[in-house]
Amino acid sequence: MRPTVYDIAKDAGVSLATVDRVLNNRPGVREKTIQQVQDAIAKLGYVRDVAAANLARQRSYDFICVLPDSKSEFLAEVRAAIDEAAAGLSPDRTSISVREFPLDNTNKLIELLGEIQAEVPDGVAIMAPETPAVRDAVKRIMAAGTHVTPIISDLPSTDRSHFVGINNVGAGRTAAQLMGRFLDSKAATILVVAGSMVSTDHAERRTGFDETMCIAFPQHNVLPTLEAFDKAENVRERVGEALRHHPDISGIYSIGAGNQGLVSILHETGRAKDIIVVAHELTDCSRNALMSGTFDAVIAQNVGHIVRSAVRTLKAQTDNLQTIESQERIRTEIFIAENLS
Amino acid sequence: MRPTVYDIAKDAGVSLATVDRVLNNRPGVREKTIQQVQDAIAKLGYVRDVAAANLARQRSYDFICVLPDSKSEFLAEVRAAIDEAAAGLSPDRTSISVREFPLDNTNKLIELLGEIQAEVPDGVAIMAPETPAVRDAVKRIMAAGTHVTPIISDLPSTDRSHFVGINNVGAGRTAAQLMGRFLDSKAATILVVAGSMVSTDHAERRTGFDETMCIAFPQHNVLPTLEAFDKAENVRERVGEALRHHPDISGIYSIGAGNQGLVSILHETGRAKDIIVVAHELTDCSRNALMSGTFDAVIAQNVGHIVRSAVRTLKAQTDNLQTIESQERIRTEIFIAENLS
DNA sequence: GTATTTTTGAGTTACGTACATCATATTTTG
DNA sequence: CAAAATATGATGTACGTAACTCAAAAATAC
Repeated sequence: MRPTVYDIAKDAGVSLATVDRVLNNRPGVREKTIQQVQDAIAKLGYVRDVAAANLARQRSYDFICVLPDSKSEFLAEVRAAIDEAAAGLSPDRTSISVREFPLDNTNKLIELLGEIQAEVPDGVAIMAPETPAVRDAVKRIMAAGTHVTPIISDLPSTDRSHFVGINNVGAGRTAAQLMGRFLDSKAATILVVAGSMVSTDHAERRTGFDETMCIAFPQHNVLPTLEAFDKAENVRERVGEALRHHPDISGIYSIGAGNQGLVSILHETGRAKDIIVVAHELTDCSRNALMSGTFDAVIAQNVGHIVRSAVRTLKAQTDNLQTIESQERIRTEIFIAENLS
Repeated sequence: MRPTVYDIAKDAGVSLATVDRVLNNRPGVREKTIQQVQDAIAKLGYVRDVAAANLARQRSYDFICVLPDSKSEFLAEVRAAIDEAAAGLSPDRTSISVREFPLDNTNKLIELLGEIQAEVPDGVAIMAPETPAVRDAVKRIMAAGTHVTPIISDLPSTDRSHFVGINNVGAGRTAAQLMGRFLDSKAATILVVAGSMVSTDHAERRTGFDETMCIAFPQHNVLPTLEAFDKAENVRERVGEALRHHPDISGIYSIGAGNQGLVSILHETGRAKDIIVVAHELTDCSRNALMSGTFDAVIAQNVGHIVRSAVRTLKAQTDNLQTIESQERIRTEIFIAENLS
């Protein structure tokens, strides 16, 4: 039988009220008495029954998730993961509301962050580009007493205590290693398409990719990054153009979204099978492309895991608790046709 | 504000006692009244507060996990994952106790399963070879009212409602695809080392491996499976012997445990770098081997995820609830040096 | 040594649900 | 239509904790 507050009180030789004061950091207890109580807690191995506690204090967690309003498949997956997590979390008195901002209008984002700051929610999970204005707005939210954790794309300059997402430099290295191994060993030309180099995640991936390419496969020629702003139509056009200019391209690394455009241009030009393609994020499009052999590998992060991890992390922060470290590490996943779930 | 039983009572025009009778399937309520209550539940979107309910009914979950007593690194990881999960679960009134059986003595396992049957725990997670005697013992446990879910290695013949683990045929296919792509395209000889073909998981992996090898890389020569019973020393000896007999081996697929033996024989024979090795499970050994370039890819399953999923599944079964489908799907993970956490 | 402040004790109510008892209302049976 | 059976209501206690009040005790100040 797990010990309760009554057992602690008895063991420490104090009243229930005192135990309560100690447990909840209420004032008016002598240092000596606090120690007695804490000794008893340690001795009996007491752990607070969080469910009962939350029931009693009518605690509810309200979290806000800030996302770009992009209509990409990946962000749809992120939203779906949030909805799913929210559904499963309602019995735990936890609500997550999603707020979106237009990617092309930083002012709107700052405005939104100002509103959130005023609401003082328990926690905020945010996926946004890292600009000085964003950094300051996030810092203000934190100063107002709200815990903030960046997700997917990091905001290191905000001094966040946690980041929930993958190591994107490592992801780029992984892409390069697979690309290099899947290509013939003779010199090849490789095209890199990204969304925007202003996004921390995309920039980091490119860094990692170049790093490993340089060291492990120096014979290849990696072209400068095409920026396509995560839009399929842009990807289509710009890749089409690149293929015309460089008929010798035999590898494509797609860092961002808009993979539908990549798939269609590859099919149109009849290069779907012979060009090695490594892309990011598991979506319907990339999944199909893997199965049909158009894509050769996909580097992914489990968005469901990311969302749940963000919730756990924020909850732990608000309750001032520890999290299971290993459970919160987001792995960089590799998919090929054969291991699609 | 979430509706409570009081709201249901008011809306349905019945007393609290009646709502309680309906909610907990107690007898003495007319069909018509039951319907009224259920309509109110549906209308208000009532969901039972599981935490409060468990608190009130003093519910605790006691689960048993049955594992082989093997001292392999992988099983150590499994045990560690269970300990970690158990620690995090104690506030949820959930206990997991581990029972081990000697892999070489099926009678002991049957005996153990008999004991477990008599204890009637809430749920059992089991990793064991599938023999007729095991199947029957498991069926008896289930008949006694305990929910059973096989983990890691499936027991399809027990008619279990869930299996928590990866698709091992798919894992074998994944291994073959990576092996094929990492090898030169010219004909190669490939060695396959497994624990024992009696284990469902190992047998399935070999099946998947052969399948993809045959279809995608028919030029290669895949040798018959070496059985090494998951012991490093056996692996070492048998692989050493195989390397002497077949100096042309340029790929090794390690299906089971005992990778330390594989690593040492490869180093001793100076073949660590030139032979392509695909192995299973992420352990200290395989992680180091990846980083040093001795192993080229590792196929893994997240044991922490498996354990937590098994607990959620068993809990949902005992409470007669649904689980989040996507959260319970265990992915077949691929690791190379670059995406090691 | 008295007045004041600080610390502690004892007790109550609440959270949402489970479960039990006993009384009363409604329906069914003969 | 009365008796028996069944259905429902009213009420209380419990679970483990939080949060509050008020009184009493202990420590400190003057």
